Amino acid sequence: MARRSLAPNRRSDTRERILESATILFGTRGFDSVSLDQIAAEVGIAKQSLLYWFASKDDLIQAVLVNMAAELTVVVEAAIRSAPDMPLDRLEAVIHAVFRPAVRRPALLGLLRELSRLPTGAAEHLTEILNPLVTRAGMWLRTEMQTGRLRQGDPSLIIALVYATVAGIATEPEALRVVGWSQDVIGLRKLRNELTSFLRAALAP
Amino acid sequence: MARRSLAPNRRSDTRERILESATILFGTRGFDSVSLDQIAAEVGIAKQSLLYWFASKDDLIQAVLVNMAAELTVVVEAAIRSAPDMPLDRLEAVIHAVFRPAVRRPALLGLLRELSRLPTGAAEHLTEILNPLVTRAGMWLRTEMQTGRLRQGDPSLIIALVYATVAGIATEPEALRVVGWSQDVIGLRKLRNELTSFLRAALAP
DNA sequence: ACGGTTCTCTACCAAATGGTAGACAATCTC
DNA sequence: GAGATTGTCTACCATTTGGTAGAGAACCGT
Repeated sequence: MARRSLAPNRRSDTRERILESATILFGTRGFDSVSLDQIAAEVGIAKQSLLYWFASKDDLIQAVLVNMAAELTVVVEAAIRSAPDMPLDRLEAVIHAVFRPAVRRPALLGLLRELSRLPTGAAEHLTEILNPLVTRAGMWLRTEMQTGRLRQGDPSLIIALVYATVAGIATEPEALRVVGWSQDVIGLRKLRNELTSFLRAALAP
Repeated sequence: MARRSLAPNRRSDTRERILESATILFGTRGFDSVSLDQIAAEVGIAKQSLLYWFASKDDLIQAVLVNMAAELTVVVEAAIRSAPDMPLDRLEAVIHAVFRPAVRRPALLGLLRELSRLPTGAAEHLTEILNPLVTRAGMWLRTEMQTGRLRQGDPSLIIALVYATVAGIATEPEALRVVGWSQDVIGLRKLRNELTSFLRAALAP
């Protein structure tokens, strides 16, 4: 039985490997549809090794979610900081930054979608993490609307709409397949361009 | 043991009741997260009675999906037929028609989202059912773009984007909760209005 | 050298899950 | 009224699932 090569000990990256595999599997298939055995098999360890790092499945789910939220926050904030001042250009910069990882790795946004499946209250922690980002975005939208650089509207609902559009398009390859989209480099660029002009048009004053 | 009241026999509506409960549960929680026992309990029958009407869980899933596709097609086509000729007004009419049932009963669109979770090929049947609707919409968009009554763009991707926006907003109450949306009548109308102006702006020439 | 810590494993377990076998009652057909 | 049909049920079953108990190997500090 092929031993896990050598040196089981000290400074193992097992935890990270588990988190990565769990993110992909949970994000694409859903929490309940993925068993600990499957994750362990994907990582190449025994389930009990997994349970050594995460005391329970719920623990693992929480860790994956926190991880995802942090990662997403970092990407978005970096994109915002280095983006031009005009709101529509800034939006485009964020989409550029988020889009490739999002489409190539639908798990990230897929996890966000999975939140609605969690038992009530289990996502509390997450919303706390993401709230600063959301409220900042809301304030930003409001001022840009006042200065007339964005179409008028309810900032909160606009955020929800933009999120729904981006997340939906990134996490539902099936829907794109139905309309005959091809998941290659050209298709990806075309999709991104279409998405940005769609959102630009939707938000332009 | 409280008998199921009386008359177990002849012209039972059990099948319909199962389909209804299964639609709601599958659509909101996902196929794998809902057991046959849960559905049976919801309907108020034994699991084996359920398996009398649907030979297996896969059978039930297929039936639920076909049902949903048919229902959705009917609603959309009726809305289109009775809608005004201007494309943006027509879009608004369709949204009006779909929106209330969609938000009050996220299961319908949730099922559509679930398609991407099904094993490859299991959704083939479904895409066949929905394809006529999609291709008709594509042709319509194309001509309206040519006559200049809609913004130029790739019709297929526009369809995907509109779908992603509507489905996303209807199936993710959690995301709306994060931005502080209230799920009452007023909130519902506000959301619908915001959605229509969002899409109007996104598609206007 | 050696006791404690870290990490991974094998061996189980109780509960839940999808599904089978078949009894039994109400109804329909003749 | 007799027999077939229809619909619901109880009793099981094999598998999968999340999780526990505890052994044992590699490494650490002393």
